[in-house]
Amino acid sequence: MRVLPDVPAIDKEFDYLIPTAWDDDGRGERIAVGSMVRVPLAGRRVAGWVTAVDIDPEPGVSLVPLAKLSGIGPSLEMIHLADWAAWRWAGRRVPFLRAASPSRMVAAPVTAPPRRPVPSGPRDVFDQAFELDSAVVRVPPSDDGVAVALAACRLGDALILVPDASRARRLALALRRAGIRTALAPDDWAIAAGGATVIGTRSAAWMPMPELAAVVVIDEHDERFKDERTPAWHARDLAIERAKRRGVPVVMATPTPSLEALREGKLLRLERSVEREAWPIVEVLDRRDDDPAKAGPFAERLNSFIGEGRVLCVLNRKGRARLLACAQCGELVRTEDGGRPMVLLGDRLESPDGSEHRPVVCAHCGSTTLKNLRVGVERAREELAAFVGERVDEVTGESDDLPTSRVVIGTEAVLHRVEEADVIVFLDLDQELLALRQRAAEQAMTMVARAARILGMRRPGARLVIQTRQPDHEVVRAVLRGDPALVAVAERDRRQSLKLPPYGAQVAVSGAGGEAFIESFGAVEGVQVRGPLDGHWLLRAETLPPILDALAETPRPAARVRVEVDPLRV
DNA sequence: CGGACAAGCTGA
DNA sequence: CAGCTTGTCCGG
Repeated sequence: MRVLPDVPAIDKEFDYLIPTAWDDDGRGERIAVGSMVRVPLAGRRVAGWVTAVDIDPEPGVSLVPLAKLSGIGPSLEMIHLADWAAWRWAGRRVPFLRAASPSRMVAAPVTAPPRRPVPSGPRDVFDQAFELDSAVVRVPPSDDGVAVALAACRLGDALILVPDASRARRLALALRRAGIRTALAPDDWAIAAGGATVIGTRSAAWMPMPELAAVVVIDEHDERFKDERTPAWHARDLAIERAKRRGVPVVMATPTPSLEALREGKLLRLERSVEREAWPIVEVLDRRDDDPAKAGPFAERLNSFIGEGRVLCVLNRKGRARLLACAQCGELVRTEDGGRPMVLLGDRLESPDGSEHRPVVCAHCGSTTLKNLRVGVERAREELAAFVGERVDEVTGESDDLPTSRVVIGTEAVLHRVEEADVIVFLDLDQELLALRQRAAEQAMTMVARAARILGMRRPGARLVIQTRQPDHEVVRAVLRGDPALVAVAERDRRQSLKLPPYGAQVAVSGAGGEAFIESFGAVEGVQVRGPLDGHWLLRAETLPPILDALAETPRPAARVRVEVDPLRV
């Protein structure tokens, strides 16, 4: 019996004997590849997964018996998928096998009742999509995903991934109403193991699916599909691999397809007029018209849009001020080490990483009068409340309460907290468009699409308002025309010429052990190593396999290393 | 990971 | 040189 212990740092298999007593009570027969067991290891008992049975033990080692049969675990198929994932995201197998295992021990699958046929209407674009190996369907921003999920279920048990848990619950409810046996990940592991349609967030990609017939990724562009912990794996890419290995179709549905998805599957669109009607009416307030010396966070024309209905204002900067200068000497307010601009939070100055604080004073001349060059949400809220003459609530990632005022201001978080609105204003879209990130345009586009989802289908009272100095930017034009392809095409050309993902490979290495790791990685044919920059290294190559093969061979130093394949924020 | 054991440091 | 910390190795 070969066992991989559930200890991430070990990543090595050990051989054990089946206790003789197990032959009589049936446990000997139940134990199989994927079984979850406890084994003695170096004087303690640890959990582990059976990875092979009927093993010829290596000569010279005396085997000890297993300690316990705990329950059923991932199938051989999922163990192989975990092996692949460990290579694809330069991680160890243990975290993936944990993801593929039930959270509480399961003795046996919950057996499925006979399957009932799923109701079908006229053949739609989704049915068409499932006839291909892989497809991307560009849907309206407000699409709820029920149609694509039902189309998948007509083929049999479907694996349906969504970016957030509340969406998963809603969709599961809709499918259960349609009479579909549905397992919600990760809790319904035992039901899934008996054969069911599975719905969930990224963890669902690892659920057991003995009768998998189709894979669906809803809002595939959403960055929440990527785990921010190490290993930083991507549920969409894992689901695609899983579908390929099983030979079942995968369909991705999103209003703003990523280049990764477009490279993977054929793009299917709705009729142009239908898609256009799905995007709200857009007003662009060109801030180049405003006097830069006097311009605050609000364009003059803004007041004609925020007089009635629910209004959300988005400003992706926390605090009162993100850029301050001394009113006396004009010097920028920076940290002691000289580099970074400090931020005004409450009544104190703070460095961007939070490590440095000081009272409001200019380090250069000692003046306490500072000028706010770029306001943050806190300050903008005060000005907005004065502007509209009523209470304005503020929402950031840290706020707990839901806002109740008619007019609300917040960072991007406001688009995740509020479900309905009549007007959504991007106070400074330029900040997103000009951000020094490879995916800035794509990320700005998905943020605006999120706003479009909240506003719903095109209706007279709803407005998406964009304040910008770049009215000709492809993101602004794409939203105006309700045509996300404008951004995709511009991004594709740019990334192809710069050989950025998905037309090139990137791996970020950081952490205390980063330097040692890079050193033992050494020089690899076709791989460039850049860095260190702020303790980060970046590996680049034309394709992933040479980097991934070399990473798999590189020994890990004792200190922690974070290896991120295809980082989203570079 | 965590126990075992070795090598280095401290204080009397 | 005991007693303790720190480092390195390895597990069936």
